[in-house]
Formats: sequence, C-alpha cells, structure tokens
Amino acid sequence: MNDRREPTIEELRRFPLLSGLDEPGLARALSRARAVSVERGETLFRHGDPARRIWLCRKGQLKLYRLSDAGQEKIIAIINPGRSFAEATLFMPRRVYPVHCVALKPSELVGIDADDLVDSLRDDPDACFRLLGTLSMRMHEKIDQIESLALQNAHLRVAHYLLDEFRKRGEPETFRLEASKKHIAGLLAVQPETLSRSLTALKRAGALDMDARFITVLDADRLERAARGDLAA
Amino acid sequence: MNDRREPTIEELRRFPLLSGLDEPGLARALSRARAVSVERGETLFRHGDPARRIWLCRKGQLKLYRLSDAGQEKIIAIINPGRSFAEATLFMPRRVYPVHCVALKPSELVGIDADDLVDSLRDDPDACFRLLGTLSMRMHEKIDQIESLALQNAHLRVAHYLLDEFRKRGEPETFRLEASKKHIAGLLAVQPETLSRSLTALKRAGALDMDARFITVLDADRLERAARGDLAA
DNA sequence: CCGGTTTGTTGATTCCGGTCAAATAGTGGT
DNA sequence: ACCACTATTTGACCGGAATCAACAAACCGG
Repeated sequence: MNDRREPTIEELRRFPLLSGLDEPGLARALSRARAVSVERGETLFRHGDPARRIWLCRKGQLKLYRLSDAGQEKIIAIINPGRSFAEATLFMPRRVYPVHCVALKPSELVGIDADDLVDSLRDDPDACFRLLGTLSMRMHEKIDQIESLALQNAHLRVAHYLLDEFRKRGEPETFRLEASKKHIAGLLAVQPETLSRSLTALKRAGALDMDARFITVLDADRLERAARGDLAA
Repeated sequence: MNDRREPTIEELRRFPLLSGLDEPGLARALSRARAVSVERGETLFRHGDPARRIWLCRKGQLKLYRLSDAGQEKIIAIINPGRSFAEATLFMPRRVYPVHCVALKPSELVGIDADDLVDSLRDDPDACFRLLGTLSMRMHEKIDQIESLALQNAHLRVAHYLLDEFRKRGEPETFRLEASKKHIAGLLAVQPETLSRSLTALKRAGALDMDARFITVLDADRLERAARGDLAA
C-alpha cells in the first residue's frame, strides 16, 4: 500500500460525495486526504478494522466481501472507478468497516479522513442530502440483493444479473463481464460450477453467446423470460 | 385505514428521526402529519407506491416484505413500536416504497409528509446526522442479512437469530418470539417446516426449551456453538 | 514468450431444504 | 365459550445446487 500521485481538485469534484462541498469545506476534507495505490490482491482493509477513512476509487477495481467460517466468500459489491465506498461507516457509533476490501486489479484510491469529512458536512446541507441520497440508493440495492437471494434460485439470479448488466450498459450487442466468472459467482452467491452451467444453459437456449468474458445477447426477450423463470420455451 | 388520536409532541420527540428537530422544524414536519390506524392484515402501502410519507410506529406491529412471482414472501423487517420506517425513500430520485407493508397486529402510526420533513432537515444538521446514522445502521443490518443468506445454511440462520434475540433482550431466562413462527420463517428465508425442525433439533440437543411462542435458553453455550455450526456435540 | 498458477468447464454424486400431505394445536372474532 | 380458520408439527419424498474430481483454457509475471 503505497502513497502516490496526488489527485487534482477537479478530479475529486467528480465524486458526488465531494461535489456538493464549497471551497473551504473541500479543502478541509482534503487536508488530510491520502492518495493510495494498491496492487492486485492487496488488502485495503479488513472487516472490523477501525474505519478512519472513506474511499474514492480513481482507477482499478476492488471487491467488498464477507467470509464465512468455512472460507466461502460473498461479494457485497465490486467497486469500479468513480465510486466512493465505506461512507456508511461515517455515522456509525462504532466506526469499523463492515466488510473486507481487496483489489482485483492494481488500483489508485483517495482516502479521506472521516472526521474531516464529517466536519465539512456539518455546514453543508446540500452535501448532506447528496450523501443521504447515496446511502438510500445503496440501501435499496441491498434490499434488492436480499430479495434476490431469498426468492430466486441460482439460474434466475444469473439471468437477472446478465439482464441488469445488459440494460445498465445501454443494451449493446456485446459486453464484457465486469470481473472474472469466479467473482461474478461470488457476487451472485453461487458456486463457479453453477454459474458455468447456467451460462451454458442460456447459450443452449439461444438467449446469448459467450466468448470468454464477452457476452453477446442474441435474444433479449428470451433472456428476460429466463430471468422470470419461464425457461420452458 | 383510519385517522385517529393525534400524538403529542412529547411522544413524537422520542423518535430519533424527530428528536433532533428544533421547535419550528418539528412544527413544520408535523403540520401535515397524520395519525393513522390500521387493522390486523391491512396494507399500509405496497411496493412501488409513491412514498409521500415516512412512518412512525406508535403501537402494534407491521411487516415489511417482498413477494416472489410465485407468491413466496421474504420479510425484510418486522416493525415494532418506537421505530420509524421508509426513511430511505426521502432522498431517492423516484420516491417509491421499496417493499410492501402490512399490519401484523392492529397498529397506530404517524405518517409524516416527506416534503415537510426534508424541508425541516434542511436547516438542522444534527437531525441530518441522526438520519444518516439511522440509515447507516440499517445498511449494516442489511449487509448482515445478505451475509447470513449467502453464507449460512438454514439451521445456522435459525440459531443465529435466536442468539441475537436472546442477547438483544439482555439474556433473560425466557423470552417470547416477536412474531408467529410463520413470520419468523419469512424473516429467515426458510419454510415454516424447516424452522420447526431446526427448533426441534435445538431442543433435542438441550440448547433450549420451547412452549408455543416462548423460548427458554437452557444452554447458551450450546446455542452459540450451533450458530457457529459445531452442532456435533 | 515461457512456465506455473489461477480460472473455467463438465460429469458424477450427495444432501440440504423445499414440497406435499395429514394430523393437531392455537387463535381471533362474535 | 364456540367455531372457523390459521399456525405448527411431523413424515415421506424429491430436486436443485453444492461438492468432488479431472481436465482444459487463460492469464500473469518475469
């Protein structure tokens, strides 16, 4: 974990978390900010560690995850550039990270001191509201995840995930999975073998084609039906 | 759904959501507040309904839940008196309820107009911070739920739930389940039959005794081990 | 571009937990 | 207190997804 290239103010303004702050507030929040680089596989923090900073991802990719006693891993989120994370620790009575964080690719981050950020937020209701918005959105995402885990079987979860990604990217012919299939499996709470079989089934059903990490949606309608469970046809 | 007894200011101040507001802010938030009563089984709102109000539970009990296409129900939370809910809709771009809400018992609520509340929060950073704290806490709870669904099998979830309840109430000899076993099952994403079998197994292992909705923890240590998966002994 | 390691696929097998069924106990409402 | 309805328990059975195994493919660091 190495300190590195300082980010510019303009670059940081692009993060919703900071965009609402006025000049002095931003300066205060950045006063003790640190640019940090991590290598692939390196741990940024562990579940239970004191959360002294919240983070912005500038480059690279990281995973947030929990581990079972048996070593199974459930990925809570995959972090891509432009996203902030760990904000929800700011206002907890015990300020600790609720998950592990490891880089999937070499990554560059900015870590902002939690106390500084809270100070800056105190006289900036707009920034507060923006943060409330971010947390609310995350919360709804979590509710969706819970529903998906509780009410949908493995194949439905896979189909749903693909459909979401497909739509999120504007329904392109072909798109690239955001991470290795192993990690996608961890995100969907499925074994890699099961993910592989689900994808094969969708391919055989003519819904999509697959080349390594690239997915081509051949029949969006059929994929949609698969996500609803009518894989009959 | 009937309007009824107006709550007193003092009563409402006990809700963290409102306790931080100053006098005029509180007045504003309450100006268009409505006291509402619902009967057992009555729906307060449905998933996708416009979320014009956020809610405080004064008396009774409600469930927040999602439904699968097949009609399976996953309970996201059981709401008891003293709790507010639906706050996370306040700051969403599309202000809609993310879950269904039905009363499990006859209940009395206060519904606070979302716009009024947002206005009140605008000039009250303390209240904002308190809300941020509430949302953060809920978020961490959701992450715990996700982990539990993804990484623990049915018996572990049951043991874990019982242990949590036992501790949350201060480890009393005996406590009463907060809802029917059917609903607890819905909360744990397990079939009622499976919950029943889990409880029977814990009873047979000598960890607890059970009389209808009353649970007596006979061997907290053993319950703890069951929650970790060492039910061997 | 080479070699070792990680990732992905496919098949065989196992078993957890869901489903169906049926009997019993409990509960709310009148 | 009574009655109809709902909740709970138990047993039998089944199926989906995990696990184990073996191989193929892809990737990364040097």
